[in-house]
Amino acid sequence: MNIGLLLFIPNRDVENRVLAAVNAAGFEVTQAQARVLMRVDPEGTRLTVLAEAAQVTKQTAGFLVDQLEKAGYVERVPDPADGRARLVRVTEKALGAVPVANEELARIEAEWERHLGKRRMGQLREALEMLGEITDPYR
Amino acid sequence: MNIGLLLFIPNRDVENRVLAAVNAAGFEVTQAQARVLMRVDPEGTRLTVLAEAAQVTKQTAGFLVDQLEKAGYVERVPDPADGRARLVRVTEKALGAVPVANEELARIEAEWERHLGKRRMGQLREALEMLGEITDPYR
DNA sequence: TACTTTAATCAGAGAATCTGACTAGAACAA
DNA sequence: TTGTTCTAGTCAGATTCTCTGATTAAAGTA
Repeated sequence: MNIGLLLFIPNRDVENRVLAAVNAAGFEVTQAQARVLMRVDPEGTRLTVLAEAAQVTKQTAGFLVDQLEKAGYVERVPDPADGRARLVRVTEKALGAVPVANEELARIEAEWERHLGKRRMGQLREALEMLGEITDPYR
Repeated sequence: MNIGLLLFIPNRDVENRVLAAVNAAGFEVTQAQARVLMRVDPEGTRLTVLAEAAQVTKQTAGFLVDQLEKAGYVERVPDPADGRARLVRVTEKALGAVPVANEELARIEAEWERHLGKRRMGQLREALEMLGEITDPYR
């Protein structure tokens, strides 16, 4: 079985479950919106940075931020350091989703550790972190 | 760093590279088309099965198969076992893409093994295969 | 100051996806 | 055998996500 598919299957499972948990808690965001929202820094993040981190064009990021803004999950404030730029910031409303997502993630990790055993789970994480060094375009 | 993102990053790398290699070899397919094409069995596969395997609706799978058919990568033949159904089969033309994809996959795996070492690469594969047991909805 | 680059947006289009409704054939129960 | 129900696939229509290209305004630079 090819390594791409092996990575894809559990990844899809995590995405589906976390999104379902967040939606079930009353936060109506889509997967694409969540991918952007997830990358907004507590201090606020520029659109260009969000676009890079989420691997989409600025236009796409802008489109998704528009929707998140309309739904009240983020706000745009002027960037004091640069008159052209604006900082995207998460609102109080969106902060409520963070613990929901984290709890589901913790639940998934616990299930996986139960299935794999503590040792193999540690090896998995270690290997993935090392892979990030050569496959993550953002560092 | 959350486990979903850790899985996502190398997965995206594999998908991008394999698709780029296939495209560079002259096979003009999109990522979505490739995900369906990849799941067509040598004997032929029903649309409904493809849809399930690729995790999309029948309509979406049909739409993608239409495109693949127009481009000459698959054909639809009647299913002798069921008058309602048709079997989607890959054509000669599409078969040429298989070794291209496999070569790129082998290249990626070799690079990863060089970075992780043989032992850790083996552990990664083992852990992912075990995860498939609990996260793959198709078995 | 004039030129170049950068951050963001506007306009328009294409790709992928969905929900709902429908047709034809298969399976099954009476 | 005949009617009912289920299944495979398609049609129609809409939404969501994504892109390319052009534009505006502010920053940086020679």
